[in-house]
Amino acid sequence: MTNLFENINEQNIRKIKRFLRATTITYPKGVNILSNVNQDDFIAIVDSGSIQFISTDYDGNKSIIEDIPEGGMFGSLTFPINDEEVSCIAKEVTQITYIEYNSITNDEISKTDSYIIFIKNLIKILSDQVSEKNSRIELLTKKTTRDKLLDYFQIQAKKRGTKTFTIPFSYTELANYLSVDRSAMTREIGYLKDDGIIKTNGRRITLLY
Amino acid sequence: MTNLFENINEQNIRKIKRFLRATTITYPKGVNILSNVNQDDFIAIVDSGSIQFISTDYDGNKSIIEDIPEGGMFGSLTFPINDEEVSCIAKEVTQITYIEYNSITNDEISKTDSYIIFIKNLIKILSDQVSEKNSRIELLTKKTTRDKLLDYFQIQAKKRGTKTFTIPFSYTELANYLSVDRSAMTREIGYLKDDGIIKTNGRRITLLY
DNA sequence: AAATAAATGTTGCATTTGCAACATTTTACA
DNA sequence: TGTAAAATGTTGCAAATGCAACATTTATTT
Repeated sequence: MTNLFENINEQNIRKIKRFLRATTITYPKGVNILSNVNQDDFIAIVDSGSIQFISTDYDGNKSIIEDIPEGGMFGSLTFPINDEEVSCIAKEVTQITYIEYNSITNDEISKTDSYIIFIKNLIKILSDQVSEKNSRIELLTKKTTRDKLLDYFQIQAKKRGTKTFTIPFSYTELANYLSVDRSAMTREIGYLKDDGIIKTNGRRITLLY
Repeated sequence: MTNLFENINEQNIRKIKRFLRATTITYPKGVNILSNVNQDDFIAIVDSGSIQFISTDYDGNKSIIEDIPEGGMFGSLTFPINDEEVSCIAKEVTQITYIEYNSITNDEISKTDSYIIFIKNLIKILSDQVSEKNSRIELLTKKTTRDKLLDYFQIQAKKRGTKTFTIPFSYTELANYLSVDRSAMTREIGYLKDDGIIKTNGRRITLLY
C-alpha cells in the first residue's frame, strides 16, 4: 500500500504539512471520528491505529463500507460525511492528520519537487481505492453466496500466487464484506467442502481445483 | 461532473497533452477498447461517445461495473485491465485520449500553473469516483430488493430535492445496477405500489411518504 | 484463572429470489 | 413505414437465503 508521504524526507513532510494547514488529532477507541469535523473539504491520513466506515440503516442493520488501516487515507470528497447513515469509528486509539483540500493549489508549495511526489502518491492511493472498490462491486454483484465465496477465494489465490492461503478477515467480517448472512455463509462453506471444491483449517483455505 | 481539463485554456491543454504523450484513438460502436492497449499505466479521457465496463463470469452472467459518459475518465490503475472477466465496450462511436501515467511527474511541465489545475481536477474526479462507488457499495450491501429500491429512490429524491423524479436508467439497467433479477425487481416495484409506498408512471417515480 | 465477550458452527423454517417462459409495448433502424 | 430488436410486464416454481435460536469454541479483560 502506498503511503501519502512515501519517498519524501521528514523535513519536506513537515513543510508540506505546514503549507496544507495540517492538524493532528488523537481519538480514543470506539469514538465516532466524524462528529467534530469542520465544514471545509479535507484529506485525512491515519498516522496510527485504524478506523472503520459503517453504514447503519433504519432497521439497525450494519454493514462495513471500508476499513482503513494505519497509513491509509480518506477524505470528505470520498465519503458522504454528513450522511446520517454513515459513521466512522476508531477501532483502537487512533491518530489522524487532516489537511485542507483547498490548499492543494497553494502556490507557495505547489511547484516544489517533493510536492509533486506527494501529489503523485495521492493520485496513486485514490486510484488504488477505486480499483479496490471495483473489485468489491464485482464480488457484490454475484448472484449466489457460492459465487461470491469462490470469486473471493480465487482473487486471494491469484494475489498470493498459491492455492492455499489464510483469509485476512474473521469469518464474521468476511460475511459482512460479501454482504451475506454469516450462518448461511458457514453453511455454504460446508457445501463447498462436501463437494470437494475447497478444504479449510480455521481461516486457512485450500482450493482443490 | 468535473472535466479533466476544466479551467484550462486550449493552448495549455495542448501543451499538457503533448508533455504527457497523449494519443487519441476513435473506436466504432461495440468494440472492446481494452484489447489493444499497451503495457504502460495510462489515464484515459472519453472525448466523445461513452463506454461501459462489463464483468462476465464463467456462467456468462454479465454485470455492469461502470458506465463512463462523455467527459469521463478511467485508468489502468483503477480497473484490472488484464482481468479476463472484465471488458470495456464502446456503446457508440467513441473517441478516447490516452495519457501516460508515468509522465505525471515530468519536470518540464509539472511546475506550471495550468498543470496544477489539471492535477487538482484529476484528484477531484478520482475522489468523486470513490464516492460514487461507496454509494453503490452501500446499496449493494442491502439485503432485500425492496431495501435496495427504497434506498436508491431516496438517494435520487435527496439529490434532486423532490419526491418525484425520473430515474436516469432503463429498468433493465437499474436491475443491473442493483444486481437483482429484472423480473423480480418489477414484481417488487409492484408490491411497493400495492403497499402505497410509491407511485410510478413509466420511469417517473413518486415517493408517497 | 475466572468471567465475559466475541467468534464460529448448526439447523428448521418462512421468505425472498432467480429463473424460465411467456405476452405486450416501445424503440431503433434499414 | 414496416420490421426487427430491446424493454417491460406477468407468473409458477424450485432454490437460495435470511433469520432465529441455539451450542461450542476461542479471545479478551479484569
